[in-house]
Amino acid sequence: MSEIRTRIAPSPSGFLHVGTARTAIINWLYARNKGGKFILRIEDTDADRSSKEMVDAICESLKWLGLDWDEGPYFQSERSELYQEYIEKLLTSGNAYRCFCTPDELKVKREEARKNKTDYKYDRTCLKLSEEDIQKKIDAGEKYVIRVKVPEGEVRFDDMVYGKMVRQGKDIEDFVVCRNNGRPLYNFVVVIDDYEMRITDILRGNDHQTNSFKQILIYNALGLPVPRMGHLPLIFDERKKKISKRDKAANASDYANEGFLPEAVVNYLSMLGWSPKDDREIFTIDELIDVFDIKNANKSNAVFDVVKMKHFNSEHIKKKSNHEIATMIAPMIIQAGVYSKYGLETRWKYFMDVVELLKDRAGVLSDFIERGEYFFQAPHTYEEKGVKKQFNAENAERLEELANRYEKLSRFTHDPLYEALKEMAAEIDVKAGILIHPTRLAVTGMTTGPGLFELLELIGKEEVISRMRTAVIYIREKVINE
RNA sequence: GUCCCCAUCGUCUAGCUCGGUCCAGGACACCGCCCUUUCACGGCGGCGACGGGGGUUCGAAUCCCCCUGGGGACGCCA
Repeated sequence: MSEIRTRIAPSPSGFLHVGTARTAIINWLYARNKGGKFILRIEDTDADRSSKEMVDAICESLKWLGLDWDEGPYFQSERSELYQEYIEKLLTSGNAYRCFCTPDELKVKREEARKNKTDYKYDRTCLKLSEEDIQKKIDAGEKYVIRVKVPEGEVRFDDMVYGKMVRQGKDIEDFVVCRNNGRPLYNFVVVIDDYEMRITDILRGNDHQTNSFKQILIYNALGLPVPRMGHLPLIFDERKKKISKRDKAANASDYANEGFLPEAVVNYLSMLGWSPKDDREIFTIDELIDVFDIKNANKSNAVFDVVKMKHFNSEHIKKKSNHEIATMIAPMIIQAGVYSKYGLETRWKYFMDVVELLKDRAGVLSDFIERGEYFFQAPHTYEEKGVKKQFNAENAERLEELANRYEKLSRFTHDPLYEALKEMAAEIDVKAGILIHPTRLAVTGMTTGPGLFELLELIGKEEVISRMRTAVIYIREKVINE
């Protein structure tokens, strides 16, 4: 059996769309699972809507996801001569013909059909033209497009996902393969490229199903072998429509900034419209490659759920070592101005301990910063609901006293910290929690977080005591002002 | 209007190929309880689905038909 070759063929008219990303993932997994090749091809036949920036952005996103390609990127815009040859073949073999109808004329016909609630298909006006008519129009400089003459009879193929697919030729209109400016169109170019690039397996969204029939028509007309084709269910938004560019989740490139791990995104997206057919769902990339089988693709469309993707992300965060996470979040911390690069480098061990403490409760990487800023700086503010509850005159006294006791501790570690607090609580006859809550708020500015004594130990004696005393002053000022 | 596709918890899905083991399993979310200094994690439990109707059969989520619902495609876009 010859080598498996798959491809992803994004159009650079926008960022990497989540649907395209999923298609890329499936093609990549398929190729990697079978030891085949994965090829990147940029479909930029529509020059007006394509840009270099988008090409770069798409490549970056693909790389970020870890979807490395073996060949490419190939650019369709650079291959025009090639297409021209095949167009010529189509014409001379009588499988295509020139159409001189103008866009305006067609628009009128289309609108009329819609008004009458009737089916619209090109009426083959120009198929009826004689050789002389055609030559005359060409000589007169009339512009024309080239249409495939769709034969009657069935077009069929065996879809890798949906099984037997059939469509009647009479239901397919004579579609255009070449613009009146000579530039070939998508459905045609795809066929030529897939053939020239020896693509063996085409996996794409089922919004391409009808295109597949047209493309098979072209393969047949040119006498080219038809590759295997498979259509994947679409990814929907919460309104159950094909996810559009406007959706928040639409740009795969945003996931990185939002603190998602690429393997979590790949894992989650791979589970949309595909499943290993058992109860497992969290996979490493290698496991995914190993277990992937296109036979397990689903047929029905799937709704994208960012909440579940977060769950996948937190699971993958747990799989990472502290060092790996630290490396990933360091730039974010520096950029947010929470801590300096120098500080992070010189206190790397401390940084990793912080990661360890926060790891279990992080959904996205930015959680480490949002929920752990106080490990690097004293709190600038105190959570309001905690202030209301904890910051009163009585607790100021208690905090002051506890700070004094903590100052006398020779070992500022978990157990002595706990013991000292418990002891004081017993003396003033309150439960430990009564002291714990205001202390947490004073030191972290927050009402929730990791175990108090672990974080006190980590932040360290001097800083903890200073923060507690700062809070005491804050409370007293606040109380006076009330 | 035409053509194509799909149909299990709110969502992602297992089960459907080879009908009984399914008064339908898992996951996310949600709700309790436990653990506990908080939140979270973890553990335990709960809520929650075979769209409807006909067949076939001793027996259907599983097979067939119809209906309904949903989606996609009908561009000189990709």
